[in-house]
Amino acid sequence: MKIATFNINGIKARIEALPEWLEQARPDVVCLQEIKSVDENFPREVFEALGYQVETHGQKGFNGVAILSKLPMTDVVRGLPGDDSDEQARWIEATVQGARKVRVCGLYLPNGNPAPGPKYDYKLAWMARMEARARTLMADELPLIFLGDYNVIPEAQDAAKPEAWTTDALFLPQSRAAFRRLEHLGLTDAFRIQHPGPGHYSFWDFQAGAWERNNGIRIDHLMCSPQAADLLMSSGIDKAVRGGVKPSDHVPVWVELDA
DNA sequence: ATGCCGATTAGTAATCGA
Repeated sequence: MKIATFNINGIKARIEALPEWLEQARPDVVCLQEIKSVDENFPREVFEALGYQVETHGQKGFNGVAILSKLPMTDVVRGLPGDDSDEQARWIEATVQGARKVRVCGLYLPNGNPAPGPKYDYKLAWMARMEARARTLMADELPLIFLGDYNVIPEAQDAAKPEAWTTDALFLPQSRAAFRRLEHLGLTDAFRIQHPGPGHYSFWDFQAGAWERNNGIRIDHLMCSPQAADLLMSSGIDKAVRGGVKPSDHVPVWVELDA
């Protein structure tokens, strides 16, 4: 089972690049972030024609997440539990049925800048809620994967220029500590465990020639529960997508599970 | 690198992202 995450930065803007990547990479399941669309306007027929079942959790203008699955997908939950007053569409989960069942949680973690401030408070509160949700789901001891745009640079080696991020919400100690708490629950950063060392990025800013200078950061992650990590076969970052026509500022990251 | 670019909504300027 090939499972991928891709922050597409607008479904309308990526309506050609996304199907092109899907046909080339052929993932079974894809979690999308920043669809920037309400559910009614998501072009689901484009992806149904490619064999995908489509579940969205959108909102007007920004944010918005979705899951595309070639495998049967059931038990969809929209919105991160734990705060009924949270209006932002940043979480969607579902169970997909391959050779084994896998619970897939697609997430778009808040950016949090500027820090300190209310946006950073929201980020940290959101991460605490996510940790609570992870505890709940992990109690079942089933294959479980939390994937998406975490907006967290876990370590200095995950940035080309870590010194430029020291006061940024993506790299502040509290953000990284919250990420580590997820790891301490027993979640494994699937890409990192298979690809040690610097130079692996999933985001390059549109500005200042970041792509041409390879000034990137690794902020899109797939975190596996112990039962999912036991099924981990391979993982990768589809870096070449960033050099394609009308690219997003993020690229797809994926794992293959023996499931 | 201080949103320098890019997407969206609203309607040519503002907001948001990382």
